[in-house]
Amino acid sequence: MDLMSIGEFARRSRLSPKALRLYDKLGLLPPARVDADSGYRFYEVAQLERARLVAALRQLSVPLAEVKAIVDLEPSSAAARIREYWAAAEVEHTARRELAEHLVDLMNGKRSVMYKVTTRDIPDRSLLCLKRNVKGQDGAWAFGKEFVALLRERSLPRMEGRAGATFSIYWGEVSDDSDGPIEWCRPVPEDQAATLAAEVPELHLRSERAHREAFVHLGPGGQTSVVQWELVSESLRAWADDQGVKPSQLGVRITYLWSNPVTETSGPDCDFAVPLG
Amino acid sequence: MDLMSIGEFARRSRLSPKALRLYDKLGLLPPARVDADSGYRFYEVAQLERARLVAALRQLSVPLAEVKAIVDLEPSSAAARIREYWAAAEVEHTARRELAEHLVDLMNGKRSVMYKVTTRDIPDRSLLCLKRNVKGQDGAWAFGKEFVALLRERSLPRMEGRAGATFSIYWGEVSDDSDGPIEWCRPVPEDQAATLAAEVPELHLRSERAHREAFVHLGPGGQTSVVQWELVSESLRAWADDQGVKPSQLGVRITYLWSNPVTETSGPDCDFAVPLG
DNA sequence: CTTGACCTTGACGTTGGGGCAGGCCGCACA
DNA sequence: TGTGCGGCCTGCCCCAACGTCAAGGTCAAG
Repeated sequence: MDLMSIGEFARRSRLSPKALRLYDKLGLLPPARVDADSGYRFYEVAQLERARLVAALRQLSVPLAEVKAIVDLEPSSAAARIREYWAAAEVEHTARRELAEHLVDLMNGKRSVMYKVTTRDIPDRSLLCLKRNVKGQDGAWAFGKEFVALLRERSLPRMEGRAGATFSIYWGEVSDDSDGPIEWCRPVPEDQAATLAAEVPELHLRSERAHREAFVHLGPGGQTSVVQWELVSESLRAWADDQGVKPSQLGVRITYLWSNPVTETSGPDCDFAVPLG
Repeated sequence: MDLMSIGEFARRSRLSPKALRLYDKLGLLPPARVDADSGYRFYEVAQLERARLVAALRQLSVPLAEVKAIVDLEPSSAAARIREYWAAAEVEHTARRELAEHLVDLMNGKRSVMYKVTTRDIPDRSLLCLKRNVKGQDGAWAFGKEFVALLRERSLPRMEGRAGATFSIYWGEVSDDSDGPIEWCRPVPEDQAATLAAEVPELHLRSERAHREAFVHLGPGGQTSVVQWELVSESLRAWADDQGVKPSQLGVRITYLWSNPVTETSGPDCDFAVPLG
C-alpha cells in the first residue's frame, strides 16, 4: 500500500513537514493513515498529486482558505478559479508597475506628469442627482449601477458629449471604513429640468454654476485600482503646484462616457476631474 | 509652524495612525514634536513628502527594513534601489505567470508539455571539476562565478560547442537549509587532460562515461527562478512517464553556453539536463 | 462641567509557517 | 540487552505589518 513517512512525503512534494502538519490540521491534506498510538502520519503516493497542486498554488500566494476551495473543485472549475485569481494578480501587478516607474522617475527628478492634465469649462447646468453614503469601492460601483439602471428605466433624454455625461462626485473619502458620501449626477437640458424632476421623484434636482475643471482622461482602459487613483491625484497635485492654482481637495469627480461603445473587457471611457476655484 | 495631529497627518499621507505609530517606534518617520506629558505626536507639513514615499513603497510591498534604507538614501540611489527591487518583482511575477498558465492548462486536461524535452548523446570525456557544499541558490551562483573566474585565469583550452560547455551538477538539493553538494565541471580534450590537471591543482580530473541525457533548452532568457525549475522538472518527469524511461533523480545538470554573446540583461544560454539510465 | 472627538499605551489576533525543547519510536550495531 | 541516532510527535514562542479592541488621558466646544 505504498505508505511513506511525513519526511519522505515532504521531500517528494516539496512541502515542509511543518507545512504538512498544518495542512493536516486544516483538513487540507490529511494523511492516508495516522498511527493511533505514535501519532505518526503516513501518506500514499497518490496523495502527491494533490500535495503538488497545493504547493504550486502556494507559490502563487493563494491563501490556504482558497487553496482548500480550489483543490476540492473538479478540475475545470478549479482551472477557472485559478485563472480568475491570476487575472486579479495581473491587474494588481500592472498597477504596481506603474507606481514603481512613477517613483523611479520622481526620484530621478524627472517629475514626470504621468497623466496629462487639461482644463475645461463647464457651463451652468441642471443636474438630476442621487447622493448616498456607501462603503468601499465596491459599494460605489453598486450604487453607480443602480443609478444608471434608474436612468435607463425612465429613459431620460440624453445630452450629447462630455457635458452630458453621467458622473459621480466623491464628497468624502470612500474606503472600507469611511463612507463618502457619493453623489451620482446626470446633466439634463435646462428647459426640461423641472418636468423631468417631477417625473422622477427619486432624484434630486439641483443646478451647478459654470466653473472650470482640471481633469485627467483615463480612456476606456481606465482600470479603477486604488494605486492608479493615487497616481492620478498626484498628477493633479503636481500640475496644480506648477500652475499655482489650488484645486478644491473635496468633490473629486469621475465622469463616464458610456456613449462610446463599451465592451465587456474595456469598461467605459472615463476621466477624473477636480473643480478649480 | 504648521503642526498637525496624527489623525490629520494620517489622512493626508494615506497612512493609518497605527502605522504611523509603528514607523515612529522604528525611527522611520518620527514626528516633528512629541508632547512630553500627553505623549501626543505632532507632524509638520514638510514630513508629508517622506510619508507619501513610505506609503508608496509599502504599496509595492517593500519591507519596512528596506523602506528605511531607501528613504535615507539620496534620490538617485533610492531610484536605483527601487528599480532593482522592482526588477526582482518582475522576474518573480513572470515566473509565477508561467506557473499559473501551466496549472490552468494542466487542470483543463491539456497536459501541456511546457518545455520541449529532447535527448542527446554525450561521448566519453574528461572533466576538470570542483565540488563543494554551498547553501542556497545565491551560494551556487557565487561558486559558479568563482569557478569560471578560475578557468579564465588559467586560460584553459576551450572545447567547441555543446559538448565543451561548462556545466554544474546538483548532487543534492540546494536550498537555504540543505547544501548540495554542487560540482562545477569543464570538459577538456582527452589528450591534454593529464597535463592540464597538473597545471591546475585546485581542480580534480575525472572522466565520465558516454551516456544519454534528456534535456530542456532554456535559451538565453533562462531566468533561474525556483518556480521555473519546478516547471522544468515537471516537464522532464512527464516526458519520462510518457517514454517509460526513468531518469536518475539525482545529478541534475545545468549547462551554460557562454560562447554565445552574453549581454548584461540576457544571461548565458543554458539548458537543464538529466542523465538517463 | 460635561460631552464627544481624538489621542495614548498595551495586549491580542492575523497568515503561513520557522525554530526549538522535550519526549516517543524504531532500527542498527555491539 | 543496552545504546546511540535519526526521525517523528506535540506544544510553545517568534516573524512582519499592521488591525482591533480596551482602558484611560487630553482637548476644545457648548
